[in-house]
Amino acid sequence: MGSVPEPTIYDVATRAGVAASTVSRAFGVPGRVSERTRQKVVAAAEELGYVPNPHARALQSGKHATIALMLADITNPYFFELIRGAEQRARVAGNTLVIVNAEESRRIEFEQIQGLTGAVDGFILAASRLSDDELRALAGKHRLVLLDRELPPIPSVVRDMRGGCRQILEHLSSLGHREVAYCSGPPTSWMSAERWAALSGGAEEHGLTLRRVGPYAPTVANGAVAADGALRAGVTAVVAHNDLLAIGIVRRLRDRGVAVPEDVSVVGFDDIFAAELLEPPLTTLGAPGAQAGRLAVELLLDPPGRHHPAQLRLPSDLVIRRSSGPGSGG
Amino acid sequence: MGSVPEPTIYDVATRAGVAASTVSRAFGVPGRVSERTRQKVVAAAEELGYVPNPHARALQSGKHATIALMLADITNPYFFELIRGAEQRARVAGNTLVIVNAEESRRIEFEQIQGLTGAVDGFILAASRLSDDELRALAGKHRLVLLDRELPPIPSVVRDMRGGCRQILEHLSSLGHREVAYCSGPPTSWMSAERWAALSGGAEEHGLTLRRVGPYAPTVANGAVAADGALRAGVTAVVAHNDLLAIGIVRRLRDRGVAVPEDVSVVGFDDIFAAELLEPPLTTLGAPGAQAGRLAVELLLDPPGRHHPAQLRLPSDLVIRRSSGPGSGG
DNA sequence: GCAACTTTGGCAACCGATTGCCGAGGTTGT
DNA sequence: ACAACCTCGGCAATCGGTTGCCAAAGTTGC
Repeated sequence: MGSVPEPTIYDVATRAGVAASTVSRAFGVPGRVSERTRQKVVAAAEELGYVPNPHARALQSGKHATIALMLADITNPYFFELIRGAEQRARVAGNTLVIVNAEESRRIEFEQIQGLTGAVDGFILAASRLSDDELRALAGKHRLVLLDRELPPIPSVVRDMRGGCRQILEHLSSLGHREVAYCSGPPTSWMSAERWAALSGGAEEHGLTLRRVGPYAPTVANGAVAADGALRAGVTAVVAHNDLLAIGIVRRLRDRGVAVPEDVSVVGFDDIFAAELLEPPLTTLGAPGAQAGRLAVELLLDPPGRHHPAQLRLPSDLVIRRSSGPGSGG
Repeated sequence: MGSVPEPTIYDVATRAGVAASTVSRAFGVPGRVSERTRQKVVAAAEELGYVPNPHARALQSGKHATIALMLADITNPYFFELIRGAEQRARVAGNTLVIVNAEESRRIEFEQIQGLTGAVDGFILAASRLSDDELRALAGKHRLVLLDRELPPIPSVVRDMRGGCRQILEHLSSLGHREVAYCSGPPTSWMSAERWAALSGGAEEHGLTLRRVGPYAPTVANGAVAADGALRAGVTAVVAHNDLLAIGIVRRLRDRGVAVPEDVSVVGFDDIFAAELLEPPLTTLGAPGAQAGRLAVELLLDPPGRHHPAQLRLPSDLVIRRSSGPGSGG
């Protein structure tokens, strides 16, 4: 299996009756060789089934046409759309996308980056768990784009939480809620801090008292603990760090005989595929995942400045479903 | 950003006071250099922050330490577990996993493989949409492992449908169902054909009449059409090609006022994350996704023969939830 | 008709590793 | 004490492209 030697640029050159450098230029430098010669070369390559060796190309030119997308946790469905968007954009640009998983671990994230050094043109770090200093150091050595994390001057794409969280607060407030708990995500999650900041910053204005519980690892399983924590805080509404946690919370509340939304309302973040399927369907802050992925790739390929600002913020909108309803105070 | 030249093997050699070849061997050929020299080299590399250039290595040695995992459709949550398993196994073996998406398209799948030729050690094709002939041709040029597709002598890992489908038939039969519809997946899906074969092959034995409807693209949205098709067939139970389709079917039935499972039972395949969240929770044939991914990687790294048989079959088991219940005939 | 310039292809160095081969120095056997 | 062998480091070729530089051929201007 797999031992027929691949044709090289030299084979093509011989066949077309030109030098190897001419073949290289025929493909890589438009206008550098005459149209007639180019035709010959293309024909020869075609006949031989020539495919350029990416390693040889990368070794000399330093260009790899490869982008790494690092995900904090690949099992979070939110990343699906993000992957799709990034992958499509990368493909039309002729780049391949390498998807790597950090499994919510700083160490693994770091090692993965180490391992891909010299193999990719740059990294898109989605919900990175690295520290600010580590990121800054990395940005000095690699092309970097942050997703759902902001650390100027490193280019980034974030879903803007201000407007979205305001919508959540308005929603809960108008339903008559007064006491709200925020079940926070991992301490290393910039997004969780951002959400808390946006929520707590606007709470007073909307007549809400906000309590922070947690942190919790953002999984369905951990929703049970989070639900218990929120109940103990004696609130009528719970905002969870993300939909996975929110789903776990809804299930735990149900298991404990707490009616959703009659007794307690639950709101999540991300609007993952399963949010709509839950019973009751989950109210959640939607996120333009595919667009974010697409933009991150563009930011990486096209250095910010001329075409794009370095820090992109995407609006997010609340999707109201049945997990939130009138509070006991309203 | 990113322009400090990476130290090379020559820098390390100079610093350690040895030749470049010695450095190379110190890392790559155990026992080839003395322990004392190795220590010196390692120390020098450490101080310089040396990271080997993967392209240079691959160019000469032909080894890339990279595996491509091709998915028919990355948005299918079933692939989550598979990716996790494959990714972990690849990582412990020091390989990076490139995840590529075929978007259910034969052409895209083919082009992606073309584009990665020479950049990876081999391909794992999950639910490939390529034809038998195309796969055979590919197997002649690349290391290949098929996932959820069987085509001897190409190594493969499949979730065995015989036992699982028997469990479905037993389950439905014992609940008193007699007329069952199978909503089939894409015509290019080997898995769909396999499932149909296993179900229809065992139907008579269990006193069931099986009707095939479809094909349908396996998405939640298409569940609506599939549900209507099944209803027209006048059955009391529906087995869907996968959970996405099954979820769509359940929702459509509910929208049409058909009670699940009182009027019609629904069974899916894959036991994706959302199956359990659906109301009613979905009865579905579970699949050891992570294990399948792990084994596929092992099969690719370790040529079959000595350690593994070439064709692996993993057992699958029915997870009975509330979307299936007594049929009107029982 | 000749100088100046442009177009186009080739030569050869180079990217950063790996690896076959060689030989210096040390070890073992008798 | 000498041959045979082993250990271990270095030299240099090699993988398959890219690219700076050069020169032959063709164009243009006056």
